[in-house]
Amino acid sequence: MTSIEQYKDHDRFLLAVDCIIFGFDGKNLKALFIKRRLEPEFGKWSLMGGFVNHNESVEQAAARVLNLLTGLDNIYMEQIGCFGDVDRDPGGRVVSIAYFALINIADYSETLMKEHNAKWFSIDKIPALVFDHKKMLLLAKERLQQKVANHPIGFELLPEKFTLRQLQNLYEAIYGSELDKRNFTRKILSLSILNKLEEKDKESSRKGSFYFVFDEKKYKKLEAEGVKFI
Amino acid sequence: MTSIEQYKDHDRFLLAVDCIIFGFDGKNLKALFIKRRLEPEFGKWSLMGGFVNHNESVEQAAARVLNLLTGLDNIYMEQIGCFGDVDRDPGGRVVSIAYFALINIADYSETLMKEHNAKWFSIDKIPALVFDHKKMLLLAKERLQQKVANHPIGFELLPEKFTLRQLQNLYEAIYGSELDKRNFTRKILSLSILNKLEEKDKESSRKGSFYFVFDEKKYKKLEAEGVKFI
DNA sequence: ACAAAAGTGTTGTCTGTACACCCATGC
DNA sequence: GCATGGGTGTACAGACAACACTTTTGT
Repeated sequence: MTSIEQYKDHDRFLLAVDCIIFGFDGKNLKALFIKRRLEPEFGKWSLMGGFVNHNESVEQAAARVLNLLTGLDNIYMEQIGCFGDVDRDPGGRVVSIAYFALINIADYSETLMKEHNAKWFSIDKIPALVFDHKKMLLLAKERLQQKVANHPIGFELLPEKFTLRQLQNLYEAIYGSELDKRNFTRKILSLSILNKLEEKDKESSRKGSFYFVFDEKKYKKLEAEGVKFI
Repeated sequence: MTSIEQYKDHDRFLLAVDCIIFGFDGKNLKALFIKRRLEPEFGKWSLMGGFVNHNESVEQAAARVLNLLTGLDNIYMEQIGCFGDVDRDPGGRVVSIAYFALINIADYSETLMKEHNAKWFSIDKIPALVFDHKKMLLLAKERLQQKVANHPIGFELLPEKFTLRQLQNLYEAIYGSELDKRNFTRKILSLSILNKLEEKDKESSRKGSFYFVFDEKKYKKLEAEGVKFI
């Protein structure tokens, strides 16, 4: 790909993508970090990232990077923004586009995780991070909170079937605050976007609690009207 | 600035910024476009944009571009996101960061506007735009609507002193829907972030209507609690 | 029988919304 | 005196928040 005359004279930049990968272990919201294997900041905790290539869109680059670490395709992913301070990376002028991603924490590839020295951290116990990655993480968390209040993306963090308690735990973890069980149940069921299964989860209690699944079709019908989840 | 060894091998990109500049004429929400003077798409309507230079941050580049067209400094500005499709610009691989900006429509420099062939368009009468600029505009409008519902940035679009009617017209223009005058007045005054002046605007009616000014100090006190404007 | 989590209703408060009339003034 | 926009209050409905006890079942 070459640029035409008028574009020739301008500066060119290294472009990176950095991914904030969120997961949920049933109790805490977690984010995935890797031990950096590049100078500068070798050995420090960092977001998973990579450089954008000429033959791919920025979004494709983010999807590629996500796949590289998790082995997963079709991950839910959302752009957070561009981080373009001159000195953000002491290794050179790199402009980075941050994305956040939501995965079912049970799905990632153990092998790949080990290969990359990756580790999950609870969202309130984040280690020191390189460059401006802390800023990216905080912005990602904010965006997640906003988004999850009006869109059914929380389900991306859960297994296919889940109990109402698990769903409530998830929202509590994302917002860092407790919710009333009765109010939560009433509200989420009133949306009619969950289907109750006959099957019960017997792990969490003697009585057992019913599994639910998210019904995308029912949701689509509501979507236009602007659903409030929380 | 040079990159260290590990960064060397990666592709480099032209980086642009594109600015959606919003204004308000008392009746309609407007956006500013220029007649493009570069190939490709010479002579078509386009957002004001420019290339990022090595010695400036992406944000600084946006501020520079905004100043170039309006003559203004310290413009309210917010990043919308990165547009990085491979073929978004037929002139070459250019990744663009879009920003929206809010200005008091009375403030811009006529001279600079003419120099750049710039023109205001009502938000519901937007001409065909080059590249993905329409997408940028739509996203900008959405973000503006979201932001203005919870943050006092609408005032950036108004003169220092304004009437409640003007403020209501602004919100109506941003949302493209009508509001009830009594409910609007009650709500906005209940926030106690406006100071009523003694002076009246006599332009719009025989009776005249009181001017108000936004009180940033009072707002700052509320901010933490999360204000809802609309 | 008991421990542990699941499941379920009611009430008061607040917020949002719908709606109509008098006021002040310049002409 | 009349036309024009400015300014103001009330009542109803829906949403939200607070709150505690019974059910099931494995041990």
